[in-house]
Amino acid sequence: MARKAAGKPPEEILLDWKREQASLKARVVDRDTEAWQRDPAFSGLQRVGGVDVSFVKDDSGSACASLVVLSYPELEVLYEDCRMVTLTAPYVSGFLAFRELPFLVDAVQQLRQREPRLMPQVLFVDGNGVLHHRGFGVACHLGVLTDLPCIGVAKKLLQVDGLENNALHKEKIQLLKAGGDSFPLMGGSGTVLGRALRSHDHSTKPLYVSVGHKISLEAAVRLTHSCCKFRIPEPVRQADIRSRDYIRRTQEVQGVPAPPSGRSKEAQRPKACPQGVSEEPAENQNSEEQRPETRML
DNA sequence: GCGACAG
DNA sequence: ATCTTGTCGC
Repeated sequence: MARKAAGKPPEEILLDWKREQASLKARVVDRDTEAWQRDPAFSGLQRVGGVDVSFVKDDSGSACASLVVLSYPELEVLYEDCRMVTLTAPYVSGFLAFRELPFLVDAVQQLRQREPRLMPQVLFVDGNGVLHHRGFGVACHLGVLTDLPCIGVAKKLLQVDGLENNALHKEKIQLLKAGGDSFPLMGGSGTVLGRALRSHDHSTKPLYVSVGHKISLEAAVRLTHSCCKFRIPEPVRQADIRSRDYIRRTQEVQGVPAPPSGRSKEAQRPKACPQGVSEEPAENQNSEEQRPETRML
């Protein structure tokens, strides 16, 4: 029904993408720009957002993009937007943004237009920020295109610029004893690209936090820890849970036998939700043509 | 041929 | 990302 995004892009496309990244990279602000970011208790921070994209098992072209907004510090879901999308680009390490970002940018723009009061003051992104092959990961990309503070949170270390998940690295992880403990990730050039963070007391595997846009690494790490009820920061975790649940419900409606779901009780209803799941695809789902490239001026 | 490989 | 059951612990 929706096949695309297969194979690896031609070298010419990759060069275009690299030029795009190099160009937008100049706009990244890797320091605190908001008052709440320097406040010890983050007072003034009221809404944190999270984005994620989940995939349909046997269809490399279909996915669900989600944007959620949570209250801070309560971390209760205030807004949820899940939408089925058709992926154009394949996954290529180092170019994640060109696969997932167009839909997330659209979601942010829709929120900005329809519910500006719910706009998050910071966005947690599933993936890296400046901890990237060319210093411009998906979190930076989303930050620059939306002008929102963004934090990159990766579940695995991207082995770039000399960083390696080797014995020494694992030793450092062993030294992280309590939630909030972290150590710097130094690139070959001597620059700190991010920090490995033990997100809470009962989590052994660290998170790799890096600056996306308009926030310092120190504030990003501190806020990430502050948003972790479990290993994954609640905004991203909720976006993940809800996008996967949306796919599951969509599959059911279309007659696909329900897989032995372990849990889906986590998704309670938010105060605001653009649309629900209906068998009839929303009429205006494609009213706006899909952009092949990620732009927004 | 071998190792790497965010999601 | 997704494929997957039980299991150990609070």
